[in-house]
Amino acid sequence: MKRQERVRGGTGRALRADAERTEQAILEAAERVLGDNPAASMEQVAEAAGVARTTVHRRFATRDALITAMTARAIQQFDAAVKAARPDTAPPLVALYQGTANILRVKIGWGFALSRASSTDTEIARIQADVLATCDRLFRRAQESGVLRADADLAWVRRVYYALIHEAAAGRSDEDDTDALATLLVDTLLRGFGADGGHL
Amino acid sequence: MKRQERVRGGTGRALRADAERTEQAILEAAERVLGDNPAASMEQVAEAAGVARTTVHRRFATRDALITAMTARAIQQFDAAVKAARPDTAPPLVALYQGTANILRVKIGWGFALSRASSTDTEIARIQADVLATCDRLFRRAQESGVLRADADLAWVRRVYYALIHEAAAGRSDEDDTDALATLLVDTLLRGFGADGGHL
DNA sequence: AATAACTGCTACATCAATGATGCAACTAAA
DNA sequence: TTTAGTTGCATCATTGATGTAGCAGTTATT
Repeated sequence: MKRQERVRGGTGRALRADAERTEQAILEAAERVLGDNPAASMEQVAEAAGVARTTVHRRFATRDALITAMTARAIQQFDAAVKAARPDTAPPLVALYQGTANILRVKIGWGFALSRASSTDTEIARIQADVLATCDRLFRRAQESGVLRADADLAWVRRVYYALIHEAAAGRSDEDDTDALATLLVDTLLRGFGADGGHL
Repeated sequence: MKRQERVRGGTGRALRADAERTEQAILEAAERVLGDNPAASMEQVAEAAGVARTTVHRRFATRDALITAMTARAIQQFDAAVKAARPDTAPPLVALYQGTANILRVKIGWGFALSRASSTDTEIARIQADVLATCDRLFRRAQESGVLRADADLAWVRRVYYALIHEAAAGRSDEDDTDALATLLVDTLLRGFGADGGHL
């Protein structure tokens, strides 16, 4: 234990500072390029990252490994975004607005990586399931506290919520006002677009 | 003009009856296979269609041609589904429910083909733009007649609507009750999930 | 029954993506 | 200033997808 070992989250051994920067650049470039065209080649990714193609392969043995690494990084940030909203303790409505804003930021930056649901990686699947469960708990609390109607099907609510997140993040303009977007999204989820006296 | 010429919508010359069936089988198989995995090979499509790979290439010279043909067929059905709801003449709310049910049926059957927005084909783009405009007109009428709130951003409404269609169709179980699903979808769009006295 | 169309099969050619290696030059870290 | 890690480049092997062509057998159409 004499030499300091920088621990890296499961991905592998310690890296030199410049290598770490390179890896970061590759992951971000991959998100941009693959987000635009999921069938893009490793070469295009490398070019966007400003490195040689072989360097990409040095860091990520296979294309799958690269995508898995992207997903891992993204899902961790996603998890953090959810937890930061205190979904189990804060008032449901507050947690919903706050969490949505946090999630949107992550989703805008890692849209492609997060769209890859099916992963062979156990750790990723674990976090994913965890986030899902947390989300469901929040919606249940929201329903019990009267924020959501009692007759709302929570499974459908969650699907609609995810769909709205996806759609909102798709119409991104980077530093668009995320908070305003989150407000719009949650308002849509809760009120819809119909006139109040419409057809009750 | 002595021999009868079966006219085919732009794709090419007249086909013999069995060839027509084969073409249909290929298109449907392609939808199933590519819907499950967009990167699937022509071979997998051929196998699913129950024909040899070369036969697929005989009908559709390139992969692009196949996908374009799928999109063309799908967008036409989509267009018909929209028009059948009389979006410009029926009461907005009626047209909305009816149109949604129609669209869902098409979207469930041609989910992949309809997700290919960017097409080089001019005719496809035309129909697509036409449907979009029709949809916007319907929403405008809905707003003017008080079905939608006056302060609703119609561009956002349309995006949400499409997102809901997409999501609802994704959780398909083929002959799930489409009408019930459409009702659920439109109710969601109009009312959301919040309790009525929530935060007005 | 005659004709023309269609299909499966086999074979071939091509091309792009992938992934691995070795080496010389460079750079962070001790 | 060593030392060890990192990168670009050039090279090569492999693989899988794509697309073409011809032939023999089958099937729709007349």
